Amino acid sequence: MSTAETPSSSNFIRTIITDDLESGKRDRVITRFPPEPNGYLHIGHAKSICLNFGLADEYKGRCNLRFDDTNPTKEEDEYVEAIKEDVAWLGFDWGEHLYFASDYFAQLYLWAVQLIKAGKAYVESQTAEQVRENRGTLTHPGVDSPYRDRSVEENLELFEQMKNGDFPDGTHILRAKIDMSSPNMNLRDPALYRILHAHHHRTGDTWCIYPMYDFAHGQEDSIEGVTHSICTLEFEDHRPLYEWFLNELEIFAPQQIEFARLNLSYTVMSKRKLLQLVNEKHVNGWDDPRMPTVSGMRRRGYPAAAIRTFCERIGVGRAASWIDLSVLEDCVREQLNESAFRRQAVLNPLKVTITNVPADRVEELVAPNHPQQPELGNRTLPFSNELYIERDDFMEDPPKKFFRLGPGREVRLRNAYIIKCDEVLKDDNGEVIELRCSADLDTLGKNPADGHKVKGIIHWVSARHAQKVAVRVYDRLFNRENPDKAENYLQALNPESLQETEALVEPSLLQAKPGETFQFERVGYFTADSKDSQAGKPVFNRTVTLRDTWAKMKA
RNA sequence: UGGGGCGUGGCCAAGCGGUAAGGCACCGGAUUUUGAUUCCGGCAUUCCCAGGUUCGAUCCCUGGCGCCCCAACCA
Repeated sequence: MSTAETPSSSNFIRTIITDDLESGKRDRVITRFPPEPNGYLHIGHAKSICLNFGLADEYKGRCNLRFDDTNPTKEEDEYVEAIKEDVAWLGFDWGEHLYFASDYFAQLYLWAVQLIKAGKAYVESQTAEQVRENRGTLTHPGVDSPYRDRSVEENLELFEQMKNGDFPDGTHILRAKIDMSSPNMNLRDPALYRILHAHHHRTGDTWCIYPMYDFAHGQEDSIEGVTHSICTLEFEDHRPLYEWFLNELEIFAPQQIEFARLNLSYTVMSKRKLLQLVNEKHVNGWDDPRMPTVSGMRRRGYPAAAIRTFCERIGVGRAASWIDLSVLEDCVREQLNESAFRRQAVLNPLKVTITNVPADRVEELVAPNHPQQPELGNRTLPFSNELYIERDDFMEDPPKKFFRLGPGREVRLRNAYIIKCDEVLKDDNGEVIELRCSADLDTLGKNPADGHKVKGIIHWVSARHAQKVAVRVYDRLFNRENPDKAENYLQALNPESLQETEALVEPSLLQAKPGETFQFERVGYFTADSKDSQAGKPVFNRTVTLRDTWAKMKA
């Protein structure tokens, strides 16, 4: 637990914890992040991770990483490894406190037996359908199972047989004996154990009965001495059950606290949907840079610190909230602006010939890696008579506020000279194919001698020296703010979320290392892809654009 | 006539009976060899609505309205 940012404001959870500490209800703070290893972590998990580890850090306590692996049919080792990597990458350290629900299976079994002996649990032998029918509905109470009054002895024997593998899947379950007419559906004799002849990623074939979430989670927390068990709002109705088990078992009672889960505009967050996007190849894997997964964002080039800032910035509450994607992007820019080296790259080239520079002359210009941080050094930028500039930086008939290049106009070449557009060359279709410009060679590092101002500054690369690299321009994965409001969320997919193109970049960029992020000046931040880049042949992912008030003015 | 939650500016969010923090967005203006960054300044007489209690209510009470969650042998 190392990198928690300073809290910007209070929230209800901090208030609860502070009160608990002051009143003496608790003498320390232990939290946990309890993912089920059935998929990759997404930005919603990041919120929970920052919260749990952040709180532990603030209160000098600790946060456990615990895998809630109680359903062997959905869980895999691949996922536990990916989750560990993601949590660590986010900047959090669970130290020795790595746990698995499956480590507690034996203890959980003993507790189930204890409940049976106390007459608080029984073996149900109806079918799943019958159980469902007898549970009643939201407005009508359920009815007691015909097996509800089996003797303790019979229950004990049956449960043991369940454990021994004497029954096929689905034939029996162990249920808590609570109240079939409770207005809280979770209390209508919830299932504690089901029979599953499935191979578990850690316990193998040792067990063929597995505990349900409700029977496992609170006890797991209790075993670990968790003081504050923080989860999302949909578990609110489970809290009475969570407490019921701890109370019946008479074991250490953590406090469950619920908060509102994160909703991000233009994205979906459910694991089921993310899995579908991956399986049906709408994206290229869990770590596709368009995915809201931690691994996707990492590959996209989002710094871990930006995600932490984001989680702190959005706050924690109990009101359902929708955060705009732009908030996340802004955190990314804030972080990258500080650290990313500046480079020049042209994505959509237009040729420019400097008529008053000899064709055989090459100048090695010096340009800073970061204009606000000279200590970060410089790189050299070759300049010659043939350049490429961005097509968008020229307009034949520009509006008044346009201060880039146009016929007869002047502009500053970033880190180089001021040039003037003398001539516009077109092809047979009337398409502009080249600009012929003259440079004021006395403007390197200074303004024109006559003192006149040149407002526009554009980036460029030397045609002869420019290197061609692959670039992936990413946009939001979905077109709709809330993809779930579409008839089918897949219909809200943005067909242009990925555009593969090429860029002409300054030579120094060929040395970019996988995962390294640069600001292509005036364009955006780009990160060398960690999978597809090769030595001397980087592939760049557009991480995020720069803020663009000109684009806004045009719109 | 099921239960549990939530409702503060465009988006988040503090506040917990004493007269609306902060961030993001937005709008001005300054600096700038990135229309970026940075920097200044502006931005809720009002807290879902209506009553009530109180000297005083976003905070307490009553009644509405709106939204979210719950009927897996998932977590």
